[in-house]
Amino acid sequence: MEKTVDILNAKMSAAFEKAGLDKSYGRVNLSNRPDLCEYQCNGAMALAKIMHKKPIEIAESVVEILKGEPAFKKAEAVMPGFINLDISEDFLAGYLADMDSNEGLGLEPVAKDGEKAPVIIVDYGGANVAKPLHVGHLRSAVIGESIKRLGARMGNKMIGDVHLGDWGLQMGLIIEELKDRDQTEFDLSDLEEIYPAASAKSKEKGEDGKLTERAEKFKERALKATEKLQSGDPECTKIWKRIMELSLADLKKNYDSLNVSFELWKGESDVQKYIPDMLKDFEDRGIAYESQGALVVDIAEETDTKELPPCIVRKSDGASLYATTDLATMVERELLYKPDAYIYIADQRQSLHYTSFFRVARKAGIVRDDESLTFLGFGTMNGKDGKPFKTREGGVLRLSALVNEINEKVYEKIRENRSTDEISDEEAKSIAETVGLAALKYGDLSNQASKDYIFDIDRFTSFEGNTGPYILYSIVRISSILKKYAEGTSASESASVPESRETFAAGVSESKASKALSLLLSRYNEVISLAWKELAPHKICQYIYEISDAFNSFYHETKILSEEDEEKKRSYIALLSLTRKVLTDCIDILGFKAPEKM
RNA sequence: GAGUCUGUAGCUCAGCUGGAUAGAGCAACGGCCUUCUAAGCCGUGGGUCGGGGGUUCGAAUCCCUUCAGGCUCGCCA
Repeated sequence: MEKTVDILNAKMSAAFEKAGLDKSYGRVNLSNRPDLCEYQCNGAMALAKIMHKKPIEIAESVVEILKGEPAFKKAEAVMPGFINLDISEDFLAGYLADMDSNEGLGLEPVAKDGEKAPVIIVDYGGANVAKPLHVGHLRSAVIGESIKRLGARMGNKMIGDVHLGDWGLQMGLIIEELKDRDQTEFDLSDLEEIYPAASAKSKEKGEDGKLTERAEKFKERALKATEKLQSGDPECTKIWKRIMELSLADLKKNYDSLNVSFELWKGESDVQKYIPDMLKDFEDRGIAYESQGALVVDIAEETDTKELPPCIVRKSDGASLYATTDLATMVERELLYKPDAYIYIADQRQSLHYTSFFRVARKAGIVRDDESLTFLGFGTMNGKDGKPFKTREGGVLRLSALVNEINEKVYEKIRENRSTDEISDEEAKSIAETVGLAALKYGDLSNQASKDYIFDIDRFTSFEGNTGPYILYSIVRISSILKKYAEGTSASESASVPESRETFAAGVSESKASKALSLLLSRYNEVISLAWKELAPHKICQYIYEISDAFNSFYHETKILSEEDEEKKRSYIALLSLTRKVLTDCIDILGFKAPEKM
């Protein structure tokens, strides 16, 4: 379906043209003065400058032409030259009816009928094997999942890849630690203890601040073990496989609890085989050259505001590094999936790495010129003190611990509000998980991804105001009404007949609150498209907050089930049903769900 | 030092492709539950949009400058 704002634009542009004006000035925007009008056009003022005419006269001439246009209830010219618009209830009711009967709520997919859906790879997660997920992994998972779902909703074929760190030093550390302990068998809980111990051992520092001799030696052995693993040593590979098996199962469980999933569980180890040929090719074609013993690619461009260092693709000791693996991964993805675009989601601080790696990929022709490479960098998650989030003891907080803490607080809150008669203990725990996840994700996603944000558990779990639980609460209230309505209606009556313009009409024009809600619902298409274009889930959060707010106002001033006029009642129900559809669709994009009751 | 991002109410954040009186939430204060979930609704107070210039009929928004803070700056990921 065409976006409402585009429909209005077209009508306004036509009116400008008819008035003998440049139609490109007939652009309609959402009003910034909702007390005066719903939509506005400011083109007359810009045009007045060029035409040396009074803006109000231009506006008036356009308004004259708009008279009789059924989409507008009001079109008026006001000083100094604004054109203020209100949409007609009839138009709005028709639009909502179309949305309601449209399977995708009228969202315009990126690919037209018959066209192939673009294939987009989303690289997020960034989990490391054998290391537990910690809060640093939260944003990538939450934002990435939401971007992936948003893209899919827009009709793209999205492929999410967790891109595991499964080939690094941590493997060598574990292998050597196992040797020291003379241990061959181990399970997950062993692993959870072994890695931190080994890591600490390799970083042990003496009083002079330098690594102790013991640490040096241990690290050296670990490096050697890593090297052995990478060259296919059977003993090391056996241990590696066992680590992978245990760790992957655990990671999947953790991501599951966040409602985050990946199409691909590929890792650095999967792409090692592409590296030698890729680097040889770089050298043969003169793209890469040796510098201080390392193999590098120049990436500087004339337009740079700052001199960029070359990108190192092979260390002087012959080993590969971050950029190498990322490039090789891209080689494999081109081979296997032929994507049209890539989106990488990682900490903002890695932006330099991504610009440099993207440039190498382009320079080497790993990707086609028309493939887009996007880096979505997110800011740091800070504690209430504005400093990076830590446990009270100052350590790294495990993601699972954070999730548990939130669920616990939500559970307490449920108990404060609902007795055991209303909600059983088992049920309360399950609701707490659903609501807790919404609190966590909404808290993160409602901020602009690129900015740092303050993660305040107390605020997110306080459940007042602009929070995930507030959104869920609104949905639950609607569900409760719809359920009661269905119970009071016979099966034949409630059989889903597509709602018509007439059905919506009464609800839309009922009150200011219902009109406001209807206007918001009609913007669904526009908001989702914009959020995708800008990769901005926070715009969806803002949108559903406004909808929830509008719904709650409507709810308070309108008796729905006790309405005696059956036609009106049906109209309210249609409006609520559509509201729920839109809200549910949006939170699904954000990556969480609403419970039945709360 | 260079690059880059940020600075909006006491706190947490929107708004930034220029428009009318800068918006929310929290916190504070005052109302609203025998009626569809009060995790809610309605209302009050609270701001030289870091400072200073400029462009414009019009600037939180664009340009310049300055202050403060974060982050990054070839062999970690």
